[in-house]
Amino acid sequence: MRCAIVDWYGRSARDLPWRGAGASAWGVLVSEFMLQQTPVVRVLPVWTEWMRRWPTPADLAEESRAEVLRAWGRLGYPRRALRLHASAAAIVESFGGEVPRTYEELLSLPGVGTYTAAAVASFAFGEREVVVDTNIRRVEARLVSGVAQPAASLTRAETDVAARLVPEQDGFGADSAARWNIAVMELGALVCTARSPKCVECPVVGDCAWVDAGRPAPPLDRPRRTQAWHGTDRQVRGAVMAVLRAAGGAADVAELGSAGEVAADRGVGGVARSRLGVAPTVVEVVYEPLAKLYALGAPQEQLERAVVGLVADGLAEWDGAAESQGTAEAILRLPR
DNA sequence: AATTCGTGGGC
DNA sequence: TGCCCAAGAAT
Repeated sequence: MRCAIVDWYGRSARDLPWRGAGASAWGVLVSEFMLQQTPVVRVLPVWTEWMRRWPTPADLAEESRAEVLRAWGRLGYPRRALRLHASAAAIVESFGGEVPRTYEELLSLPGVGTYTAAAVASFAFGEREVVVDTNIRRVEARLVSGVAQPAASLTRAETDVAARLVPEQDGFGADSAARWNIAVMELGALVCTARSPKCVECPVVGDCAWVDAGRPAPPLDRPRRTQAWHGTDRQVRGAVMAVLRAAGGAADVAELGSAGEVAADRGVGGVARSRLGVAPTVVEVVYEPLAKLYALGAPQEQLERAVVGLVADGLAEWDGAAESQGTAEAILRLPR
C-alpha cells in the first residue's frame, strides 16, 4: 500500500522548484512558510522572486521589514513574512547562517510549528520525521479510519496512525521516510482532495477503508471553520496593509501622500492620522472612503481597532516625528 | 480548546 | 452569490 503511493508520486508529482536536488534547505523553509494556509499556485511566483532576491538567510536578515512585507505581497497572513524574517535573523544569530537540521532546532524558530519543523527536517534533510499536515490527515482519515474528514483538531490517535505509517529509513529505498511523507501529502493535494476526491485515479483505492464503507458523508452539523469576512476587522486590516504596501520606501509625509492617492484611485485607501496623547496612545483615524466602502456601523472605530492591531503585531508603525505639545499628526507606515 | 490571522479561486 | 478551502502558528 505504501509502495503504491510512493510509486504514484514518482509518476504524478508536480515539478515544484523547492523540491529535488536543486533546492536549498533555505528554499524549503521559505516554501513552507509561504505554503501555510496558502495554495501552491499563488506561492510559486513569490517564492521564485524571493529566492532570487534573498538566496540565503543572511540576505533576508539584512533586509528591512518593510521591504519584506512588500515582497510578500498578497500572499495573506503578513505576520508570516515577519516571522520568516525573524527566523532568518535567528538562523544567522544561532546557527551560523545555516538552516538547522533537527526538529527541535527548527521548532525553536519563530513561525515554525510542529508541521513546519517536521517538514523541513524531512524534505530538506531527509530526516525520519512524522509529518502531519492537512493533506496527510485527510488521506489517513479516509484510507485508514474510513471517515470522510479528520477530526476538527489534530488528535493523538491521528499522530499515532501517521507515525506507524512512516517507514524506517531505507525501508524501501534511500530517504524512505521523506519520500513517504511527501508522497502522501501530494496524494491528498491532487487526488484525495477535500471536495470531489478523484478515487478513480487513486493508486490505493482498493485499500481504502472509506471507499469500502461506501464513502460515507461527513457529519452535517460540523461547526463553521471560516470566519465571516465581509465587514470584519480582518478585512480592514487587509485593506490598510494594501495601502501601506503601495506606499514607497521609507515613509515620510510625501510618500504617505502618494499612498493616499493610490488608495483614493482604488477607492479603498486613505490617510490615517493619529492623535498621540500622553498614554496610552489614542488613535483617531480619519478615513471616510473606507467607511463608505464597507458601509460599516462603526467604521471609524473598526479602522482604529485594525490599525492598533497592526501596530501591535509589528506590521505597521507610527512615525511620530511631527509630535509636539502632546498632540501630533503621525504617519502610519510599514515597519523599518 | 477555541480564536485569530489574509487572500483569492472554484463550485 | 455565498461558502469552502488552501503544506499552520500562536495564544
